[in-house]
Amino acid sequence: MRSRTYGQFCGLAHALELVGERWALLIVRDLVLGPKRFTDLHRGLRRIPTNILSARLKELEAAGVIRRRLLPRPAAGVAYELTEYGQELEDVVLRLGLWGAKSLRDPLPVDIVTTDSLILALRATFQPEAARELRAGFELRVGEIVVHARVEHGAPGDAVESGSVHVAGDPDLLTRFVELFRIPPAPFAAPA
Amino acid sequence: MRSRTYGQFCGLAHALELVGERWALLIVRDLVLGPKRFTDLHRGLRRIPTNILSARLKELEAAGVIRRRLLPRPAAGVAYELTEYGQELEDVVLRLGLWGAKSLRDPLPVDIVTTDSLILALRATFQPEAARELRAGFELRVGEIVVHARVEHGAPGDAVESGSVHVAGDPDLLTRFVELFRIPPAPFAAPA
DNA sequence: CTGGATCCCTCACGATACTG
DNA sequence: CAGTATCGTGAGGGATCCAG
Repeated sequence: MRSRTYGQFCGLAHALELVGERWALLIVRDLVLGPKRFTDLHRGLRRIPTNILSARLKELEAAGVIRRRLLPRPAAGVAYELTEYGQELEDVVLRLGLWGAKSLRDPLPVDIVTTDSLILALRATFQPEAARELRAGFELRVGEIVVHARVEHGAPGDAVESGSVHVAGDPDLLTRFVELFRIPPAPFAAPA
Repeated sequence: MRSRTYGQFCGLAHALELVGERWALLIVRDLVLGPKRFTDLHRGLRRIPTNILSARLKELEAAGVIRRRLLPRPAAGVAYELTEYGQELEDVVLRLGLWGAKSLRDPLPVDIVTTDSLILALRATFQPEAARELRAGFELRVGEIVVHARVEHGAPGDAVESGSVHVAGDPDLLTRFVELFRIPPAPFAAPA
């Protein structure tokens, strides 16, 4: 079937055959935060055509990375969730996202920010050492999105709402926030 | 230029735009072990067409992941090497390779094993805790490839030669080897 | 011989429309 | 809501050719 193989007996090559196709890791990213319906996934990945999303879901299921689950009534329907094997990708997804974030420049007009990517970014940048002894709640607003981050016992949690743009707060807590969620500085200047 | 964008202001999406194209991470993998010429890369990735390799190298260079370097005489020519930013991918490459290795099944007839992938596999599976107090050398032979792994002060090193198939050694040391380089068991049975 | 560039073919991707 | 059908485009694949 798959003639588009790398032809290498190698863990990395095999991994790329499982989740290396276009859009695949972004689907995994959105499923890291929990099961989602087809339409939820499509909302989070606006630019993916539905046939491609459909194809990727089938491939990821065949690869043992995700699983289809029938939702119980009343919200009957289908949801997709990571298998245990798929969940093991979370670490790689966060690290790769962190690596990419180092060379992120200003957003293009077409770029959107999704709630899921924002929550994942908070998780990826969280600095547990800076969170010892701290109990606090932060509210992060980007465009329409509002994310609440609770920090407790050196671990972050998060919740979501919808709202509008707003910036306010105690400057000291902002400093604290910057310590808690930190992206190491980029070691080079990326070209345009 | 790049209309094939994910349209997300997100570290992961950006990372995938830099190194998510087909073959890109395999090129990075081979460069993790040091600078290589165009022909060396092509030898390690037999099934990549030269125009694709050429295109990927240009893209990775534009992305700030690799760098062209002119080789000094007498071996004049061009070599490609990871930038500092590119080197930061090593961890992700190893982890993703480890993840993929968990669902690796028997090699297809077309699959090849390269020296580089073997060395990377040893690095990825190395268990430092098991290596305390141990000083030893292992020789691993797969097909034509021979890899020497030295373990010293809880860290591995490696060297390479060429040879033929051979299996021999002290059984106790084999046990020790298995402890040192371990892939956690697969949590599921991957479909064909 | 290295280090690619060029040509051509095929198929996966992507846009859009449509259906159970 | 959850996809399938259709179709055009462009990237990947393979072979060949070319310059230093």
